[in-house]
This record gives sequence, C-alpha cells and structure tokens, in this order.
Amino acid sequence: MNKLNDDVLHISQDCGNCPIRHRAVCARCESDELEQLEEIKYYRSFEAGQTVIWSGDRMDFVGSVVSGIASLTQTMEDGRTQMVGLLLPSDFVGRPGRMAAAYDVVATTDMVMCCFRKKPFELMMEQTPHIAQRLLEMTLDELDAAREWMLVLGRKTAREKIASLLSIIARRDATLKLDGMQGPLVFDLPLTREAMADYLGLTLETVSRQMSALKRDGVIELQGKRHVTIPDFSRLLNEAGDDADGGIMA
Amino acid sequence: MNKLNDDVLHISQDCGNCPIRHRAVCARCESDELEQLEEIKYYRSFEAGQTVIWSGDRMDFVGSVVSGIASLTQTMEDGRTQMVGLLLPSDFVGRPGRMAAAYDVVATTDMVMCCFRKKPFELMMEQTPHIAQRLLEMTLDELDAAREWMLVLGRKTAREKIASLLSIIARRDATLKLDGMQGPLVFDLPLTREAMADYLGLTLETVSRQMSALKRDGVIELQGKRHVTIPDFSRLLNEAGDDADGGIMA
DNA sequence: GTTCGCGCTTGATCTGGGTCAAGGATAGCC
DNA sequence: GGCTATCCTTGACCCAGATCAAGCGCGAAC
Repeated sequence: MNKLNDDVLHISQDCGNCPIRHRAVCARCESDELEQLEEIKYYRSFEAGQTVIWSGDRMDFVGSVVSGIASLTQTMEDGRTQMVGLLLPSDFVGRPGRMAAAYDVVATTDMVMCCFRKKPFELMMEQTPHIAQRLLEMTLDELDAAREWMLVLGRKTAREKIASLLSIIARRDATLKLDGMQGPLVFDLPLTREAMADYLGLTLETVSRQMSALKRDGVIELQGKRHVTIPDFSRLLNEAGDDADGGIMA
Repeated sequence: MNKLNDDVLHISQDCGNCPIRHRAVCARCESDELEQLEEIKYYRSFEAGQTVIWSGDRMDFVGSVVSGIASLTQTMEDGRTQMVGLLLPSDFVGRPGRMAAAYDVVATTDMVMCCFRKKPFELMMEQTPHIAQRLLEMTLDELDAAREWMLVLGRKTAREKIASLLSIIARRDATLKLDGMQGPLVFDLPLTREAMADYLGLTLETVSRQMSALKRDGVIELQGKRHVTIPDFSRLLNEAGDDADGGIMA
C-alpha cells in the first residue's frame, strides 16, 4: 500500500455506482485510477430492514452509501430507541481510528454501500491530506446537522417536529433532483411512521396524528401513505418554527 | 505565512495559559516555537454571562477554551432555547471554512479563550496535515457526544436526563482531576438550573424538582445549590438509564 | 377469491412535565 | 443592619403527547 498518494482518489471516476460520494471526498480529481485501491474496496448490498452493523461490533471497514438510505440508531436496554442520523447516498459510515461501532446502522430501504477496509483506508488518510480535510468538512456538516436536530428534539412541539423532518427531506430531495425549490415539491417518504417517530422522539401514533393534521390543514398533501406533495414550502418552514432561510448558513 | 510547516504547532509548549488545548491539537510536539504564530494568536477573556459570538455573526477567528466554560445555544424566534454543546477547557470553537457562526456562544463562567485569526489558521491547516487530522478526531468526538445527547433529549425522562447530565459532568471532572472514579465524586455544578434546563430540554422548575427528588432518594447529596456529591456513581448511571460502562467505547 | 401480516389511522384515557404563582435563600451593596 | 437582585424551591393546576385499544387498507401468499 505504500505507493498510495493523492492519486488514489481518482478511483472516484470509474466507480460507476458511487460517483457522488467519491467525488465528494475529493472534488478536484478529474482523471485516472489506481489499481491498488481495488484491493481495499468492495461493495455490499443490504435489504430494507437489514442491520449493517450492531453497536459494539468490531468495525473493520469504513465506507459510504451508494444508493438507498440507512439510519444510525441508539437503543436503551428497555427498548427505547432514538435515531441519531440519517445516511443518504454519499454519506460516510464509520470512524477512522475507532475499533467498535457506536451505533446500530440499519438499512431503511434497500441499500448499497461502497466499503474500504479500515486499516488501509487509515494508511491512505495519513498519506493523502486531502482526505482528512474533506472528511473534516463532512464531519463538521454532520455535527451541525446533529446540533440542529438537538433543537428539534429538545424544544419543538410534535407538529413542529414533523414539519421539520418533512422540510429536511424535501430540501435534500429537491437538491438531489436538481430541479431546485421552485414549484410544489413532491417526494416519497423513505421512512415508516415508526422510523419517523424514532427520529423525532415521538410515538408512531403521534406522528400519524400530526401527519393527518398537517394534511387536514393543507400544509401537505398525501397520495397514499408515503407520497407527499408540499404546495408551499415556506408555509411548511413556518410550521417547523424555522426562520425563513430555514437552515444553517454557509 | 508561507514558512509555516509542522513546526508551527510547537507553539503549544509556550502558551502558558492553554497547554491542554494546543497539546491536544498536536500531542507529538515537544519543543520549540515559531514566532510567526504569535501574529495570528491572541487571547480574549469573558465574564460569566457574556456572549462571545452571536449566531449569524461574521466569524473571523477560531480558537479554543483555555479556562472556564462556554455553551453553544440555538434560539428560536419565540425565545425557546436549546443548548447544543458545552465547551470545556481544550474544546475548539469555530469552524474552518465557514463565514458565519451557526450558534450563540455564551460564557457560562468567567472564561479565557485562545484565538487564531481564521484566514491564517486555514492556511496553516492546508500546510500542516496533522492539524486537519487532529481536528477531525476532535470533531468526531463531538459528533459522538452530540448523538449521545440526542438519545437523552429524545427518549429519556426528566429524572434520567438530570442523572445523565450529572454523570457526564462528574466523569469529566474526575478525569480532569486525575483522581479517577474511585470513592465518592465531588464537584461544583458549573451551570445554573436554567442552563441545565436549556441543555436538557426541560424547564428550570422540572430541573429543580428532579434535583430535589434525586437528593431525597440519596442518589446525590447537595451542599448548597451547586456543590454535589455522588456517593455511588454506578447508582447514578443506573438512574441515567445508561448501561454499566455508561459511554461510548474507544 | 380468502387470509394473513404489516403499516397506518383513529379514539379514549392517562400522566409527565409544563405553566403559573408564591415564596425562600444567599450574596452583594449601601 | 436592611435592601435588592439573582437563583432556587415548592405547590396547584393543566395540557400535549403517551398509552392502550380497536380497526382499516393493501399487497403478498395460497
């Protein structure tokens, strides 16, 4: 592995299934690939509901989500669970330097991950500064998201919590689809009511009731249980208790 | 600034007031200093209650807490506030790459910070990979702490929340004092009841009631309002709903 | 088609923690 | 000493959301 250098990240260009993520790690790479990387890289796919890693497990890889959605959850002995993160395509999983997983990672939908064996990845990180810099940036983003979520969990009402979750999903969905935020937003909820409840620190009954209430009040429209239309996004933001820009500024 | 290299971190050794932090940034440094650093480094002190930075402010420095305690808080328009982080000596403030502060930073006690002008610090980071690596590690720790806190906020009862907060402060205090965890733990609460409430997503009345209840039940002892004795730490952990080891494993 | 299972909805009731309100303790200051 | 301000405690009451319970809708298996 000692030939690794900045070039290793060029692998991003020929990784057909996970372009977003690797480009995110090193946006400046534009060409080439190195074969060495192949030996530490591999794919794993998971079905919805499958557990990727159990909290406390030895973790011998890091990786990123290629497609689908996973969630990070913490569970108390008596079964109370709290989702502490939502992993979307391009999000990073695992922690360089740590042996054991700190959370359960569960595939919320069918999902594909691109994994790197941990030791070689750590070596690579030492030799290619940009990786640490890029990971730092991503981690800071996650930290901001986690802190924003602390406000949601600690101080918002059930209705505001639901509106906050919907606005986050809607916004992320809209930016992924590149059609921006203009016009009504339409998307499919990637979460069951129970998963929403676990994310929001509520019960699934309360989630269901508040979804019905938001529908009744015209804040959202529902086709079936999962397909959501947001006719007026600023109205939703308002219900979420966020100020107009609705997020952390760059 | 273009002479900066790995050596810049040697400054840690002669920064009498903030050794912990700079040693934390670069534990391997053992000698020397560079004068260049002085030109981007300065100290600021704050009184208890003083605001260090307002959310949204332009932030032209990063830095670390030398002594005292600061808190990161988010506030909604209607005044609901949530503390999203507690900054203890050695903790890092600010985000390289971001222009505006995302949270209010408030001095909870009298506090001294060691600041670096942001631009030069960013340059330094580009040229000295270890800084990014060390910052990544610290940020990952903070992320873990934030996520642990999400479980507290989302799923724990008021009594468990109080016990969780006390156990965190007690543990951190014990490790700082180097006398370890054996015997009864004694410390002073660095937070008012209101600040505790803001951290825990409760009201100050509920905090007060639960403190009284824990005292009545012999889980804690109080001398005055702030001085706390924990006769049996595992009992406290139990009240917090944590499993025995009570934290994230390394 | 029927049955099963799962995800979801809705209703009825209960309760933990919020809200409102009235003091108590302590420290600083004149 | 008394006065004031700040922080804290405690009580009475209330309500948002939890809990318990019943049932709906719909896709999959047979």
